[in-house]
Amino acid sequence: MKNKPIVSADKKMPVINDKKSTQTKYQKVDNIIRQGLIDNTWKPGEILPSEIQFATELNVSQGTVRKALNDMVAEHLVFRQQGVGTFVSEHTERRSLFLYFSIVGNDGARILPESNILLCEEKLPSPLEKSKLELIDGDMIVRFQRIRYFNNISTIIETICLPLEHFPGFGSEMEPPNNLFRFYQSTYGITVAKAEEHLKATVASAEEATILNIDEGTPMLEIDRIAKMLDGRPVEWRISHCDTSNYRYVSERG
Amino acid sequence: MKNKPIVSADKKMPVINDKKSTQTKYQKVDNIIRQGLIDNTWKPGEILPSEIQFATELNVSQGTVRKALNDMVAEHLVFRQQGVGTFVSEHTERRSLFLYFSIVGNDGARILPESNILLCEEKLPSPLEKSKLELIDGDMIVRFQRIRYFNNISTIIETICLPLEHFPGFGSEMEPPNNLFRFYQSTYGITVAKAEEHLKATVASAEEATILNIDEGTPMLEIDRIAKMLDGRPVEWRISHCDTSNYRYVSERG
DNA sequence: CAGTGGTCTAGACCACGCG
DNA sequence: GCGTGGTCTAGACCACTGG
Repeated sequence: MKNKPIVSADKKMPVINDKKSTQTKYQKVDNIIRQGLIDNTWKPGEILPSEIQFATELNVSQGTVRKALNDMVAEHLVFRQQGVGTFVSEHTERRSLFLYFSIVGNDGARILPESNILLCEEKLPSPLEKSKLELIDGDMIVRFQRIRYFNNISTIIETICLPLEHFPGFGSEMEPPNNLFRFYQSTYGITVAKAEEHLKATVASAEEATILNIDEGTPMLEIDRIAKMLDGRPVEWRISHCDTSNYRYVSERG
Repeated sequence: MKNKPIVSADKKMPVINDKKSTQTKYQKVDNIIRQGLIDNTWKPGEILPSEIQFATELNVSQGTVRKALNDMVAEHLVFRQQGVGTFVSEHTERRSLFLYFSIVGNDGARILPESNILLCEEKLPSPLEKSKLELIDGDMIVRFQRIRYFNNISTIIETICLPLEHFPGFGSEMEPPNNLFRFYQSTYGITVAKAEEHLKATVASAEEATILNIDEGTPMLEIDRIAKMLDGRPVEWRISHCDTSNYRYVSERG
């Protein structure tokens, strides 16, 4: 028995060929595969069934499966390799670097900075945190701060806020590693699939100035980011204050 | 004679069915249609030939044309409307607002700010301007500044630099309007297709503080942007300094 | 009604990676 | 050599728009 069934045995086989639906077939196929990613039927790095397997199991043509899979490629949820197969995307160093980290050197070089945790605590959320993470009454959070270094020079201070529900025991067992998204994925089975960033200019507070060894009042770039899971629910709120003397934030448009 | 020929009569019919090419057929079809956009065979807002017309004229199947066109939809170069046809994208208010303008109110509202030109002159480029716009010796530029207002409150100072070659007589005949990209397109036949933005935090200079009626030293968001034409050549360099007290820059990731 | 793009199918052939 | 995804074709049917 080599192959996993496409849908778990305890769920009834999805019916694709019912008429009178607003969804197209490829959208239904997309949703079925997407659900498999959400419930970890196929884990990051693993290979998916081939187009032909999906097509025969779901009673659609190969072209319909292909359209669904290619749509998911466009969202970076999976990637495909000719002659090999279709794989679930992972939060590797490279992916985090190019998809979710926008700070580059003035020379254009992309480096993932090292980091150093300052404090980490489980708390009740502030009203703002509760709203940002769409929590309900009684939900707890994990909040921590870290400094990030480019070539051993402290450049960014981050305040990160997670819903404790999804990260039981976070930070108490071991120091959270540098690449958090990969850690969320490998340890908690949570994949960050999208993020929205809001940028403002601000100035370094006395505390920040001390920590980063810069002058109080130095202009700082503030990045306020909500990261969302595969199902669209928010899973991390992060505020980064970045000294952009030697670094800049890049964004492609169009 | 209702229909334009797909390629100009003075050019030889493109050969799609030559073997031994690294390009696929749909890439060749894409390039042919793309070239039609570059040389204004079809102008912004106009309808393109139907899939079937392209397919018969270029001796490929309808599906191949469809793939080429859908790839161009993904780049926002054209848009399609079921039952009607395929159209060349325009720099309308809405497109500029959602594709090339990233500043939104703290309440999330998107408004295109009004603007007011300060000065406009034709000059020889500085070395930096020459390099940013990839100019060659002797090329002239147009450089101008403007203030931008949200609800009559001055918020952004922009310095804009254009290669004079592409914008003959710019600013001398009439005041450049608020929506510059639409103006480039309608008056000079130049479509901005892509842009790369680099952000830093800075502080308001004495001059900026006076103009924007804020305190000297107020933190400002600096947006350094190169806009590129359909063929990828740079066509505008813009530096915006934005007071982000009441506004912020937004960016989607993933 | 005719024409458009959107969906779906079936099948052929190719390019690639791997055993 | 085999199985994978990538390209390409041909044709059917649908949904939508406009005259």
